[in-house]
Amino acid sequence: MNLFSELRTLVTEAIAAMQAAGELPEGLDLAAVAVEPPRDAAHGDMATNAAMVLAKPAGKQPRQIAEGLAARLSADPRITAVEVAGPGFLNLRLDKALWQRLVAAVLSQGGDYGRSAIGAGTRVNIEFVSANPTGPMHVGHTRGAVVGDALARLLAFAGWNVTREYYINDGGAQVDVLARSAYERYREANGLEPAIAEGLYPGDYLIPVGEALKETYGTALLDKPESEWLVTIRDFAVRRMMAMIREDLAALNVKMDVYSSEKALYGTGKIEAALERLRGLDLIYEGVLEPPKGKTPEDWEPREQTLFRSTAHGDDVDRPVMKSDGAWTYFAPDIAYHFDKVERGFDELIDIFGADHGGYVKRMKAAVAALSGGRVPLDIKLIQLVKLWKNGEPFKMSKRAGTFVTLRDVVEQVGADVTRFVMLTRKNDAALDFDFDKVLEQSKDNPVFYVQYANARINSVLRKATVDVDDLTLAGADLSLLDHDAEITLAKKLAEWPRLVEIAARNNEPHRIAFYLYELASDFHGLWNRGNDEPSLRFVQEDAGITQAKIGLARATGVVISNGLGILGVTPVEEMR
RNA sequence: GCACCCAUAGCUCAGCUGGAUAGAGCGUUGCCCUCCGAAGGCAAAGGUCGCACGUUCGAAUCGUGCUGGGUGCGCCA
Repeated sequence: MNLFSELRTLVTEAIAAMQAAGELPEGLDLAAVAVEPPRDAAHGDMATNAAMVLAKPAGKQPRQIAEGLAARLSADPRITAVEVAGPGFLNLRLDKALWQRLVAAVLSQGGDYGRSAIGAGTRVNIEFVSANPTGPMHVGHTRGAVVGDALARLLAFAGWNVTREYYINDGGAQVDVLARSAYERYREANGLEPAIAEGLYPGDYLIPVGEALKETYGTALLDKPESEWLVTIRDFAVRRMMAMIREDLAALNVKMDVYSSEKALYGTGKIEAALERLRGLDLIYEGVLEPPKGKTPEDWEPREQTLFRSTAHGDDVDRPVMKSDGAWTYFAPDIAYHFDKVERGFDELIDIFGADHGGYVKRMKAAVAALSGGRVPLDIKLIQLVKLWKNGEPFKMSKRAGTFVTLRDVVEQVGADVTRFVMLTRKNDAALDFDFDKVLEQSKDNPVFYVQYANARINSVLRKATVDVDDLTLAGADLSLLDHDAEITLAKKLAEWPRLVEIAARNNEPHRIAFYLYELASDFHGLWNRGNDEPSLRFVQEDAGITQAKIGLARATGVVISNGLGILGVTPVEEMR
C-alpha cells in the first residue's frame, strides 16, 4: 500500500476528467506533477503542484485549474477537504480511516511493506570493494563494502535484479610484490632471515602465508631464482589473500555473488576484443599526449602511445591503454571487464570507488557508453574518506610500520551492526568521522542506539501485553480506535516508508534509509513519552480492544524499523543491554 | 593549469531528482519520572543556505563566473 502513488493516480484521473470535459487540453506532460506531504503539517496531509505545473502548457490560470481539480478530488471519499492555497497549491486533507487502514496494511504485509516494483526487474550489476588482493581489508574499504551492500539490498527491495560483484585486481605489478613479500616470509618459516626490502609489504599477515608455503612446498623453492617461483607463490598468496578478504566481508555480513579476475582477462583475447570493438568505432588511435599542465612529471617526454578517444564521450583528454613497453595499462583490462559486464546482459552498471579514483570516472563512463552503444548507464559512487577518532583524538595509522586499522579491528571492537549503520549515516560523497567511543555510546546522539532503542521499547511492550499480539490478529483489530493526533502522526510517518524506499533507490542513496529510521524512531519515542502525561496514550490499556489497536501501531512501527534495518544489513535488537 | 567532490545554526549534519515560514542532534536556557525502561521527552533562543549574476510563477536545490577546502592528473592499480 503506497498512499502517495494512490493519491497521485487520483490526481492524474482528475486531470484526465478535466481533459475529457474540455477544461484542459489533451497531450499534457504530467511528469512534473508531484503529490507530496507538505513540509508544514498545517497545509494538510498531502499537496500537489499540478495546477502550477500545468498552467503554462495549458494556457490557463493556475487557480482556475486548481478549482477544477478541487471540485473533482473532493468527490472522493478518501479526501475530506481540498483547499487552494498560495500560488496554486492544492492541499488535501485525508480521512483518518486512511491512516488507520495503513497501519493494518503494514501489519499484514510485514516484511514486504515498502517493497516496490519500480526496478521492474532491471538487471543491475554493483561492483564494489574490489580491494587489491595484497592484504586484509582496512577501514577505507569498509565503507565502500557497507555502502555497496546496502545499495544492493535497497535496489533488490525496490524491484531490481541485483548482482554483487568483486573485481580481483590480480593482474598487475602489485601481486608480484605480494609474491616477493610472501617469499621472504616463506624463507623466514624455513629459519632464514627475511629480507623485507623497501617497497615490499611488511605486514604480519603474510607470516602465516609463509608457513603455509613451507607446509606445501617444504624447502623446494628455497635458493631458486625468482623466475622459478614467482608464479607459483603469487597464485598461492593471492588465493590466501582472497580467502582472508572473504572472511573480512563475511564478518561484515557482506556476501558477493560473483568474483571476477583481472588476470583471467589476459591471454583469452578479451582485452583485444574489447579494444577491437572500440577501434571499429574509430575510438582507438596512436598518438602523443600533451604533458599535464602545472604538474609535469620530471621524466616526462613526448611518446607515441595507443590511446582511447574518451574525449568523444565527455572526457577531458584521451587516455592511454598501452604502456610504452607494450604492456597494457590497468585501464585496458578495466575496459574489457566492463565490456564483459555489458555482454553478460546487465541493463545498468554501478561502480563503488574510493574517492581517490575520482579521476577515472569520466573515462570509465566513456568506455561503457562507447561499448554499449549508449544502452547501459554506468553510475559511479565515490566513497569519501573515513576519519577515525579515539579518545577525542584522530586515530592515525602508520604505513611505515605496516600497521593499519583493519576492517577486523573495527568490527571486533564495535560489531558489524554498529559499523554498518554508522557508515551509512552520511552520504557517500561526504567525509565521515568514525569515533570509536561515540558509536558505542548509549544516548540519543548515537543514531544506532536511538533506532535500536525504539525497537527494543516496542518489543518490551509486546512482551508486557496480555492480549494476543500476533501480527494478523493486530491487523484485524479495530484500528479506528487510533484516533489521537499523536498516533495519526506516527501512522503518517509509516506511510512515507514506501515512497522513501523509491526515492532512495532511484538515487542510489542508501543513507536516506538511515536518516528516515532516525526520524521514525524520534516520532515513536515522542509518542511513548506522551504516555507519561497522558495515560490514554500508553500502549497497554485496560480495554483489550484498545490495547490491540495501540500495540498494532507500535508493532507496525517495529515492522518498518526491521524492514529499514534489513536494507542497511543491521540486525534489529529486541532488548537493550 | 585542468577535472571531480564539498561549502546550510556556535559544532556535526539532513533537506524527498525546483515548492509555501530551510530542519534534526550536540551545546546553551527552562521544564517533565509514586515511570508500559527518563538509556527518554517537551519548549525557547540560534540562519545573508560561501559570494555574485542568471533561468523560473517559485532556487539551499538548476546554469554561469568567482572565493575557500579536499582528491586526482601518461609509462602505479
